[in-house]
Amino acid sequence: MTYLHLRSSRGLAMDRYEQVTELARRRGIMWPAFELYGGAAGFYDYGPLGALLKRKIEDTWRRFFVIGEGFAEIEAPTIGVEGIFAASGHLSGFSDPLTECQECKEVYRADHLIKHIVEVPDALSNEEIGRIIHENDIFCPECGGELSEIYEFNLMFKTTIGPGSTHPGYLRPETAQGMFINFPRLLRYFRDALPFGAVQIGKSYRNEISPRQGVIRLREFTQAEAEVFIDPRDKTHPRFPEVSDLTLRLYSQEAQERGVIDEMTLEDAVKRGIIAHQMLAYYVARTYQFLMAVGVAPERMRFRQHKADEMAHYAADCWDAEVLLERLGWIEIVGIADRTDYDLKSHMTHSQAKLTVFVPYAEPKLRQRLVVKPDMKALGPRFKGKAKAVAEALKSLDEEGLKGDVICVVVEGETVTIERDLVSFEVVEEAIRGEEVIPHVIEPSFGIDRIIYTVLDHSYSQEEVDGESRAVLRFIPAMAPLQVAVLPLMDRPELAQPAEALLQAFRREGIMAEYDTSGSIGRRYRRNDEVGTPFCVTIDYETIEEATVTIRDRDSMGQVRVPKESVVEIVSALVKGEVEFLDAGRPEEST
RNA sequence: GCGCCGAUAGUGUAGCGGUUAUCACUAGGCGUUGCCAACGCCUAAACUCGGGUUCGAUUCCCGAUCGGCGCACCA
Repeated sequence: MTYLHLRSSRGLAMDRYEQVTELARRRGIMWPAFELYGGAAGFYDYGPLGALLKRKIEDTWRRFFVIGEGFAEIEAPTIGVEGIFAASGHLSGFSDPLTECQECKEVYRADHLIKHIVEVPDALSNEEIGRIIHENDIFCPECGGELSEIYEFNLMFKTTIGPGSTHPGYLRPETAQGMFINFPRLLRYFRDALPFGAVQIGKSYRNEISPRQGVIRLREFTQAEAEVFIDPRDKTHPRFPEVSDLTLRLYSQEAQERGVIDEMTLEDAVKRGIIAHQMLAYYVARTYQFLMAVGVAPERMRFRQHKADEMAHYAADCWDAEVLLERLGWIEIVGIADRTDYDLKSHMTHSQAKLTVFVPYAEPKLRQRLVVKPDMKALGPRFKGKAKAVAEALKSLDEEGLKGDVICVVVEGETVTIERDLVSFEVVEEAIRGEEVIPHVIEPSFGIDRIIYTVLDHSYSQEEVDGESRAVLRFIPAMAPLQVAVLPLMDRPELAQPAEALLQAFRREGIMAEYDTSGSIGRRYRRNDEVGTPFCVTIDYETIEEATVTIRDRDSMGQVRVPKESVVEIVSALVKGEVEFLDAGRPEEST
């Protein structure tokens, strides 16, 4: 361990980011992938403790959104066919037209270079952009050199499905589309009624131009996304009262102009129109509660509203959960957006499928309707091929047009006259029971890897104890990769044997326990502090004499003595937070 | 992608055109040890990769890879 000389290669003291990543690498939480073969930027492995931590965070997310909200978790393929991404906009919108200076090799977004000439460069083909650059004598802004042909850089990884190249596939850049394209199936599953939600936790892929900052910007990463399908006319949430008096740090568009983060209740935020509606505010609240539950520090967290120009054009409102990291500043870890009906509409036009819900009215609406019945027995033989068009023309007439002795309609440019008695009509009263609507979608979207880093960063502390430095990951006990370490005071058979038996007892209860006999007891406590194990159970000679063990608390370093036969139960309660540490047993003086 | 800087045991580092590659911590073993990184002995463990210059390269040069910073990018 290296806590005594935490210095970087330049001789400067390590900053928090370096300390955390160094610890994570050294103790098996996460490390750069493919090290044996030189590595590849933007890919990370989760090690033994990291994988445990990740699973716990994902399971907590499930507890909030799958169990707590009743959303359905699905699992869709990570490779998608072209059609999906044509509809989602990733095929065109996710790729950037680039051009390179022939002289100084600087690379530019070609569409950015002509922003001042064309209103909407997005709509242009690469050839058109190239032509505009030529015609307007645009050269490299840096050195004035000639610019290259325009080429596409698409952020999606491309592959082929099956042999040959006729069927391209793409690694999904977000999990969201899996929910959108399964909308009809999900709607059936939820018995044809709004609102409902579907979620996915899984890998997404983006071929980033330059991934940086460890796990913050990856080429392969884990998302947890919920798509909540709601009735567009009702954006209230029945459970909003549960969260309405929660006070949050909100950084609205207007607050950003002032540069001050506001603190207010969600009730106020919705009332004052700062958050667009209850639906959005409700998921902002649940997001906050989730982030707290996994160990993000509330004082280093805020919700920032997208500015008008950064919001996707279809989004009605969008709030990011951001966290403060010493080295990196405010980083987005969750986005909560009202995506309106954009995605479903787009998939509707691209796939021709009907992605609407029939929403019944509370009361059927009564409506007078004119029903026109042309006498097809007569009209058929008379107009032959044109008969159908004639009938259609008749049906589109209003009551006025159907009066008089003869009825005139214009069909295919000629006026046709029909005798009055060949057309009957009546006004009927009919009940409209509801209507087809395209649901709006509220999307809370979580970047799991960023959340994991944040939990590490916010949990990490380094402190002085008796002149020695102590590194601690203060995980919320239930989130810690290891819940308890079982430690014989010394490595002697009479202590090791009962300790091993206790280890098995913890394991039988499904508690992640570690066993360690090496070195002094103090060293083992510190080793467990470093990976955030919240409790250590120590077997000593009193265990043999009076069947008690001590439990040592990571955060206070205090100890309590408890009966051996109830220690599994007590630790389990401590981990769940059901018992305060000092109430768990008889406090011991530490010597 | 561009520019600048860097890369030596698990971690942090020292150093050099020819060394047995330094030191500390860590890890493993033995002994000791009655509760917060004790001690003694022992052990294991590194010059990122590919070219070039040279009698000889971990060291110098070029390139690649990875990392940091700045620019660009971040739907």
